[in-house]
Amino acid sequence: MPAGEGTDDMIAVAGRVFSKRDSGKLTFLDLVDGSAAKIQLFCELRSLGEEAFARLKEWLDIGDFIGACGTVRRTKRGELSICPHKWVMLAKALRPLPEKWHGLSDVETRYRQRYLDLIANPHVKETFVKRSRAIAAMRSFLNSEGFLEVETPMLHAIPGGAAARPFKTHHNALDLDLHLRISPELYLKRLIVGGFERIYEINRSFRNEGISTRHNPEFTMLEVYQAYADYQLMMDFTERLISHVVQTVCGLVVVPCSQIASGELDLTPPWPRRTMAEQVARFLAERGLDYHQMSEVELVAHIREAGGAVPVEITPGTILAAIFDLYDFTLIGPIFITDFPVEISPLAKRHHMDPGKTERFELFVLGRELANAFSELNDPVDQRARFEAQLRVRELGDEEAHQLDEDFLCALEHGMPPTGGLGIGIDRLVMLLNNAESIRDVLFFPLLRPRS
RNA sequence: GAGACAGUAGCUCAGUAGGUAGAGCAACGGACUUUUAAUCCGUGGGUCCCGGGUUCGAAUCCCGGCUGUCUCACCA
Repeated sequence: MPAGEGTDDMIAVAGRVFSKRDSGKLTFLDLVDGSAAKIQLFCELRSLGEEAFARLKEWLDIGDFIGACGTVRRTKRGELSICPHKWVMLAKALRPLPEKWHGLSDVETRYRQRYLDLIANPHVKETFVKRSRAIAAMRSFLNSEGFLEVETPMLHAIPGGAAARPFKTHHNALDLDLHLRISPELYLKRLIVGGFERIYEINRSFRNEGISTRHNPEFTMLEVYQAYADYQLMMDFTERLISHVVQTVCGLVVVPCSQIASGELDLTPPWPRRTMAEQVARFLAERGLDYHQMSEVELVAHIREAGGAVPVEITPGTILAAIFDLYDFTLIGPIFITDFPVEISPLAKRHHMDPGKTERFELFVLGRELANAFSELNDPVDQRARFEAQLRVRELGDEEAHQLDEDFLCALEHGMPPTGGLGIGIDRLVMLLNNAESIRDVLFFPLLRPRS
């Protein structure tokens, strides 16, 4: 349609008024709808009539939702517009929108009043669209591989499946102390015992700990369990799952990343696999030290000098893990770190070649742990012993050590097939997809102290 | 829990020798039938985060508190 011309077809539109340019007997409005598409309304006295035009000038504010019905016209400047013959107020805005040019940048307001952030900052909406698409891609991938989505309790009498402090709550009718779950793991394994062979759950877990750019007290996790699989197979699976999600959401397996010099992060599989002992030896070699020549005393001294936490129980395994924890944040990855010590992996099966290690891996990307997986421990006798070892650590003062779950042991005693299990932090994965440096940027409503 | 930084109009921000609190957008009144950060003329708008202190006088200096961000600690 050439500039300055129009048609006689009547069209109806609705949306929020984002801008008003008043020019006497002619007013231009920008109307925006959920698709973020903008349509200009060319409101002239001639088409609207005296009364409707006067009401428009009298009542209309930026932020109002209106409906309009009129003909299509292209203005002299070439903007495709609706020339309304009627308009109606659909919802009045009593408070003004954030300023249109600079938008809303106050971080606290952006989090507390996310709706304003979404209105004022279009890229924020895009972040959450990507989040939704990532989870949809994940579900579609899992479903196509024969996995069944399940839901397990979030209220646990004994919080288990992870090393963390829980939130406490109480059920009145049963007069029962309960905890918000710290992980769905032990319930999902009960379902494996019950005969489901491929299951997953995507939902919230809760951990009563500090808040940071990587931690929110409630966070979303994917947990996947596959009977007759082991951690090697779960590593392959993790590569396929994550690269599928990244490819689907971003169109590429190379994502923009401001945290690394090249500006982009390549997630093309396969990803390197390295045992924790190999990685620790590398970390120490980079500092001119030889892991294999160092005594236990020297290693502990190194942890202390580097400002790390010395484990409450000193063993080769806990020392190894403590040194790894000193430097794991430097792993850009993606990289799989495998074969974790048995002492810090109470739910993982012992390594078939080395009983001091477990068949476990974690995936590191940008210094953050993105996934944690293992061949599940399905030996009820060993599992009991591991729980008892955790109780000892707990008595030594480790509040986060696992608790003994007799009901879960009972399930294992009925027989659980060999199983591979995998957990992926969805929020952290979504951070990766959005080049977000804080978990708060991928949560609609991150936890903040309430305004009094 | 510790440290650093920040908080001024609805929004984005200025504002030091310590001396009556400012701009743009938004709002309100007016002009304008081709604007799109419209333009032009005019008006109103403040618990300068809160509470103390120093001072003749505090947005500004000092102390305490609140909230947030970052870093660390805790934490996968």
